[in-house]
Amino acid sequence: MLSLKKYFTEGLIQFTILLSLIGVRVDVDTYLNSHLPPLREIFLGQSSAYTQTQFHNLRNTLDGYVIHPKSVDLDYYFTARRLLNQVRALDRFQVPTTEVSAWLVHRDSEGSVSGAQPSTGIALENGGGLQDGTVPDNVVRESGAEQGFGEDLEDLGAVAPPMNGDLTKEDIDLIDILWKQDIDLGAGREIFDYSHRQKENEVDKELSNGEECGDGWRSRGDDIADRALLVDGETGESFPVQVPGVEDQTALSLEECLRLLEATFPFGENSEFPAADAPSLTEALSNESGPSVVSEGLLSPLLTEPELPFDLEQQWQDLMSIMETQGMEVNNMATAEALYSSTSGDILAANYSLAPSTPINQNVSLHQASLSSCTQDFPSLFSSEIESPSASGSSALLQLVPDNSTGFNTTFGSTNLSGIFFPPQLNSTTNETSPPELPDPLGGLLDEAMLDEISLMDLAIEEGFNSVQASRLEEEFDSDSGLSLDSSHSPASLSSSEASSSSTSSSFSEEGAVGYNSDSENVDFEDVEGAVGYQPEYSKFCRMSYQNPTQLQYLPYLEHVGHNHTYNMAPRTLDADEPQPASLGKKSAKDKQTEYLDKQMSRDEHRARAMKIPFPNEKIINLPVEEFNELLSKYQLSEAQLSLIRDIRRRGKNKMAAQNCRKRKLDTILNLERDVEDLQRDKSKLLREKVEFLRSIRQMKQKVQSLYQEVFGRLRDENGQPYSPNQYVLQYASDGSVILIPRSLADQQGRRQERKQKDRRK
DNA sequence: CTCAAATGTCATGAT
DNA sequence: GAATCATGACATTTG
Repeated sequence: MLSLKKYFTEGLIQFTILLSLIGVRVDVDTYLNSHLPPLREIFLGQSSAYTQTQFHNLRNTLDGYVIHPKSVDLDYYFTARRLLNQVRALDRFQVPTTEVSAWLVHRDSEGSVSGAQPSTGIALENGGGLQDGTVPDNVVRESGAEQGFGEDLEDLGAVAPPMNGDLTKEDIDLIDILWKQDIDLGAGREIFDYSHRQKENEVDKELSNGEECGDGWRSRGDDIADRALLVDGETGESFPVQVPGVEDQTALSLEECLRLLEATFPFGENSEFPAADAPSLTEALSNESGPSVVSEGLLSPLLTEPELPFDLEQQWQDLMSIMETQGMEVNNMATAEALYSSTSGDILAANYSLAPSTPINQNVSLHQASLSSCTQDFPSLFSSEIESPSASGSSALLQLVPDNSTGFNTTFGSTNLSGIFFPPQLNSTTNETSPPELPDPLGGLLDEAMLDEISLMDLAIEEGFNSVQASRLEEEFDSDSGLSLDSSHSPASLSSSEASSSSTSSSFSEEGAVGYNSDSENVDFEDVEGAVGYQPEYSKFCRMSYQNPTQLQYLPYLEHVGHNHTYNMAPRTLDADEPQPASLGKKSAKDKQTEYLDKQMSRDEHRARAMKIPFPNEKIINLPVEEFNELLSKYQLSEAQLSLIRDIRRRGKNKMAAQNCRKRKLDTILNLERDVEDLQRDKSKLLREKVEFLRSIRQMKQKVQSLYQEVFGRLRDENGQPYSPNQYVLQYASDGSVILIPRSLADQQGRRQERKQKDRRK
């Protein structure tokens, strides 16, 4: 248990950081009655820390202990810390999964707060770009909305541990001491960490360019997790945000901290602050309106250009707008917990361990939750399209949509341009399901396609896709839901593990989703031996083929070799008839050899020897009929001997026949297995092609939609007023021209077409 | 000793 | 019709 004093000290530091985060530029010195050196320097220093939080700082406090800021070992500690930071910066991609989870929780909370449920009819009134909250991949970075929210969260998350009451003189003295310690080092943290931050910035820039969304995820996680820490402006030392409800953390609440903040700095009176009518932080947090929409402020592109000077006012407005519109329906504590749930004690507890591989159950669950929301959010494939046109000219589009409409559903008629691109069966469910709302003609299509994809997924999972491959397939769908259709990688694979994602990708794309042994292996066996299959069967086959006397019987020099294991009569008799001189002197050895050979002899050989058959069983069995008869005619044999010889020949031939038969049977089985593999490979290939087709279809849908909206939005009636998408719809005429017809008429036509299609099917 | 796989044997039908 | 082969069924051996 750390001392309360330490908490308080940290709280002060966090408090100052909070001030810097929200852009306070108040002359604190006056407030502090000139007890302290200008705190603004501290703030500004912290502000630089705010510009770009550094991932490795997250781990700085994950070492399992926190050095007290007043420790005499601080100097050594900071030096070691700096070096350690550099080392750790090397593995910045080994992001603890908790960070990803943190982002996910954040996303969920957003979803719950915003009420933006994944559905085909995502309300447009939420504002363009809102839907990206349901698509946690590449969309996030591109829209910048998530980023904005993340920063807002960050702002909130950087709130210092709340403190009861105003600053006392002791507090001020503490600040003074800390400040002097910082001054003693003589340099700001930027100097130490500049290279790190530069790397970080580069990575972030790359991410903001919409490259790897998976990295985007991580980076987001980093951001969030990072910003859950308060960073010493000079040392880079991170302090965990003191979150209420977390054990061993400060008990001061966010609300209290905010109150303190307000009490300390009356925002409304500061010229650098937003308008005076802006609600206070506490008011905003305690504002109890139901789950509502995330405001534009929340969605405003706060995508950080870390090097740029902050638009503090803008950020403040964003923060305020969030608080205004977000409408936390719980009390401040609960709100804070909801906001911080991912970045609070869980992360701290999880990540303070130095072992990143330590399994954290909560991480897994959170991750799963995010995935599910991701995969279940197929409609977001469609909804995300909203962003593409709206990114540039969203206003015009949004004008088309009444406030209470169901978004795009209102902008398309029943029979529409989509029919040009898509087979009628896909369009069959387009309308009639929701006639009053003038459904989105493409929505049905998409639903169909989504169902198709889902069924595809099920099929894939059922029939040989392993879960990873299936998830990858899922990712392909999901990744398409974003704006950048081709450059995205789902965070799912990346968040799981680098190795798995890479391996699965190769296995899926190159070998197909076949759950068998690697094809190359089988092919190799096939090529070499002509027998397909996995190792055990192959060994069987080898054994049989090598034993097969038929393959050796006409090779005299191999005769003995070929029959040593099965038909030892010939060598045995030869040995008996022509005893080798070398073995004469050693009777024991010879006896052993004889016993051994006796054991090696088959029953027929034993019988033949007992009946004193004058020629080897091998000859009896393998000689052609004519030669065999000749051989028999040379000897005067009893009836019993002749019968035995015939039986031996019969059994011997049948034995070989049985061996051949079994070999053939095995070959047949293996060939069938290979055929199955081939078919499965073909199937997976077709599945991949299908996915590709679906992707291209989706792209075309998006294009059609945007074109439709563009055209429709430009149409004006006689009075120069735009046509209402509720009443009119664009439709292709039979001659190929595009006409504007009343929606009711289009609905009728759509029904007729459906009937026709149903009749055709019947 | 038990068991499963491998192998051998027989009966039967086909060639 | 004999010889041979193929194969299912059963027996025996093997590991």
